[in-house]
Amino acid sequence: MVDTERTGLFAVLHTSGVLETRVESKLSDVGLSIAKLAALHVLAGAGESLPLGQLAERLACVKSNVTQLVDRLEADGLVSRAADPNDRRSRLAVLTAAGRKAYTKGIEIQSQAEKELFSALSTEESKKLHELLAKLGR
Amino acid sequence: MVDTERTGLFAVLHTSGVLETRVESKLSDVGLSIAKLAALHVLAGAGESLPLGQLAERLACVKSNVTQLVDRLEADGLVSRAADPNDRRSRLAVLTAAGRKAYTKGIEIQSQAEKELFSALSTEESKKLHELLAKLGR
DNA sequence: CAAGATTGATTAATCAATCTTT
DNA sequence: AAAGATTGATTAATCAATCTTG
Repeated sequence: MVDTERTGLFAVLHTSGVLETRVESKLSDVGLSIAKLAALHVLAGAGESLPLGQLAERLACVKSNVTQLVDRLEADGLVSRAADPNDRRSRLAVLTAAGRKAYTKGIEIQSQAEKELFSALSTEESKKLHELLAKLGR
Repeated sequence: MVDTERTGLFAVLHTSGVLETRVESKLSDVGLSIAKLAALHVLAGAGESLPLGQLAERLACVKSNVTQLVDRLEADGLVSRAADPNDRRSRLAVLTAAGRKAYTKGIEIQSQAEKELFSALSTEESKKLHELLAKLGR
């Protein structure tokens, strides 16, 4: 990272990359990633289980991505797949006990990291940033 | 993308993803990606050629990533590898004529897209955003 | 041995094609 | 045929290990 003068687009992309790398690095201490934590977060917030399609929708990504993400979470023992009683085409992603524990730890790490990162900005500035980003991304 | 209320960290990550997707989509019309355009940009700004290691440094990424990026650019005919006369361990990435042309087209698309995207913000707001991001990413 | 580049493995995302069930 | 999920291919990034040259 040599460049310090970046125009609009690359300023956003670059800062995002920096934050992502830092949070990712802390989460890796407990075997998590941002992608995995986000999936656990959605499941925890949906009462422990969801069909993969709905998980994809709430993660704002494509279904095939969720298939593979759940593969990895299942390999980690944090999520398991179960049959959907209502529709036999559908498979449920279910949070395991280990998954709940990992989620608690992960959320703690993430919010701590976020707090540290955003301590560079005042409350005012954070609000302003949020507002500008919302305007830009809509 | 259902969520509309995102806290600091995810606001940045999400907006970045949205911008990236939109620019990526336009660049794909001419067979380019942000990663490829960035590499062509560095090469064009360095007088057409650079050792792969230095390319990696200026792209702020790991060397093995550049090896594969240059593989793809070479397959596209936009860059070619050449021997470094000074050091036989080193390989130069050299911009081809097609690479120069693609770069010109790509930069045009990218700056047009950037202009459109950032038309959502006033000059003042863009400046403020840039300032806040710089503070956050240091 | 260290420096430069490559290879192989893994994570993450996409798209297109496929398979099963409705 | 359409919906839900999976598979296989590709892009992009990382890390660890390796090979070549200094």
